[in-house]
Amino acid sequence: MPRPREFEPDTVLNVAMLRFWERGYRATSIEDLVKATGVKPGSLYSAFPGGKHALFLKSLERYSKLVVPEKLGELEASGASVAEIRGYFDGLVRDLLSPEGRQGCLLVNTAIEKAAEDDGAAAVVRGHLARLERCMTHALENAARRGQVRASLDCPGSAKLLVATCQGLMVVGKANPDEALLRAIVDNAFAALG
Amino acid sequence: MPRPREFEPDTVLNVAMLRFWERGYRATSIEDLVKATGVKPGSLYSAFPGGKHALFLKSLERYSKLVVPEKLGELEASGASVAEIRGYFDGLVRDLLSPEGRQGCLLVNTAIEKAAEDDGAAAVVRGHLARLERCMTHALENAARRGQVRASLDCPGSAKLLVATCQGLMVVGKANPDEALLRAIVDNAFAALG
DNA sequence: GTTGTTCTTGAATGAGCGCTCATATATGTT
DNA sequence: AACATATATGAGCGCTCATTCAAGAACAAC
Repeated sequence: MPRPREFEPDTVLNVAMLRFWERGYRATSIEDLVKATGVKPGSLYSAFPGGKHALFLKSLERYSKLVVPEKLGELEASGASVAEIRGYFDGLVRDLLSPEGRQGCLLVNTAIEKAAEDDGAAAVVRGHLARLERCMTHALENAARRGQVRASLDCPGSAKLLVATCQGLMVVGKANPDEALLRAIVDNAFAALG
Repeated sequence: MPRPREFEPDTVLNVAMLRFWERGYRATSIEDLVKATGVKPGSLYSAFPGGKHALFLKSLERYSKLVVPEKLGELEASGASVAEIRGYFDGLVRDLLSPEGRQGCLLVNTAIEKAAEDDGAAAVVRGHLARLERCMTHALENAARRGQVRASLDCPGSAKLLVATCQGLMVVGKANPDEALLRAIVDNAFAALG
């Protein structure tokens, strides 16, 4: 009996995610989303109770579920090893050097912009970092078993370092998207495993 | 003959720097600075032509000149070696774990918040990263000469990696200020030099 | 066709934003 | 005292922000 909804909430959420990703939380206004989607403020607020902040948290979760797996690729597979870690880093570098990828990672940006003042956002970021660390640890353990890394390597510790390295890669890449610099960082990170 | 100025511009600049550091560019309003300093908008704008953005750039430069040298400490000395790099990293970890230091580094925060849209700010950030890289390279070369690192170490490349690592440390520390985690990152970064 | 329910609309709200300007004020010189 | 000059003041500019709400509109059930 009710009037049917004329827009797809997921479409709005997708636009919101992209805007938050590109410009950050504070720099993205509801007006932006209204213009980009054609959905008027009233409809937007009734579809997303909690307003802008709720929309932001949902965007973070959507990013985790849709974008992150795409970036991780085979690194999340159970057989992943050094090659898959390398593939992930190479993907990061490629993204940072491309015009569309300069925005970096929504979750890293959020860690800097909002983690200190927004526990909900910080929790999503921590979940992401933990997930990354899990992949890296698993891949390093596989590598150790196959003799692809030095025997003395502390796999869980090195995984934590690799996670930090890729966050750092994104900070450096954002200020200075220089291919030689980014490749040197990645190469030396891998040299340290051998 | 003119009426003398009743406030010290450097005091205002210092407050601005602290606010931008703690809360970021967008989240800091002129009204904030007016309240914090007692200096009224008109006086503020006449003392800092260019408004909020000029005040921000001046804050970045002030940070580079006053705060950064304090954090770098002996790492900028010509005799610096592995111990000084270690000292710098330990200082970062200490800061990230303390209530006052959770804001991280103004220049890293700026890299994420504004580098993509603000060339002036990005240039200051790049200058900072270059300075860090220079220190690290120099310290690693000293270390190599003293046999404190493995002979095969690529000093300039490892310096780039160390710079990225400390940026990553700050991202991780902001989302998850966990001592064991941060120490593990630092320990493994140094293990890789050995 | 009437009713009930949900959705859409877009003007309106009040607060806050960065910034300006006419006016008042404090000085050294004459 | 009167003046010239640089500063201080703070109300107020036009705008944007996130958010709300009363009114109209589209459907299914009856």
